[in-house]
Amino acid sequence: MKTSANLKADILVALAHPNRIRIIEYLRKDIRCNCELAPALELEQSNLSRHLKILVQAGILKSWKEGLRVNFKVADERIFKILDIAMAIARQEVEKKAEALEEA
Amino acid sequence: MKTSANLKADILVALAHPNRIRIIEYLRKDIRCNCELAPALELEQSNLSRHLKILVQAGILKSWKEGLRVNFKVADERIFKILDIAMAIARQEVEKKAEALEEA
DNA sequence: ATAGAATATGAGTGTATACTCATACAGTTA
DNA sequence: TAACTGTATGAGTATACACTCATATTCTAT
Repeated sequence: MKTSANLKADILVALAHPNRIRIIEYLRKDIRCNCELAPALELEQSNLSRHLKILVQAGILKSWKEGLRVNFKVADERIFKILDIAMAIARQEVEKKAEALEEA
Repeated sequence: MKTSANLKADILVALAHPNRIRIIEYLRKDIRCNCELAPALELEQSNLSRHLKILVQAGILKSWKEGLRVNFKVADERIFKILDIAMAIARQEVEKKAEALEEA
């Protein structure tokens, strides 16, 4: 049995990579296939495929086949809320460090 | 200059570890010192110290000295919102997988 | 100044992760 | 069936991370 901290970590570890965040942001409005994501995000095909697998396994993305293609969409809109909060906190951090530099 | 995905990842990477999540949850209501956290979370002292450093550097925790001790508190309450959403998504995933097992 | 308590850090180890290249697999079309 | 497109995966490599032990540092109190 996994602890609650482990369950949360599973989601956050899956999320916590710049390229996986870019993938999710790119899916903010649309459903996309692997073949569209690769050139748009400039990721090598097998590398992208593995990132997508991680996101699907974590339950962050849903995927389904359509002929040759595999389509993806975000499974739970709340994931964007996580990204938005992370951005807000990061921005504050950046400002704080900029101020610290000015004082020095 | 860091990209927005990198800024978000900095926060999420810092957050995405079971023991660091436990630390933050333990600070949900109170301000605590290192010396209190170590026995409560059963973490070795130097290991805990490094986890706390990661959280402070990311701007997730604030710390200040009080005599020999170093106290910690959560810098931005919104971090709890991230953890709550992660928990909700993880719980859904667990249920989905349990259902899949029943069907089989 | 010395002893002691709380925290930080250097160094070493084992493991996980991201990445790439080559190749396999799946599904489509001629 | 063969050729082709899109996706997945095995294998190898380089790097990052978590952890521990021993030691250093910082501050307090005698």
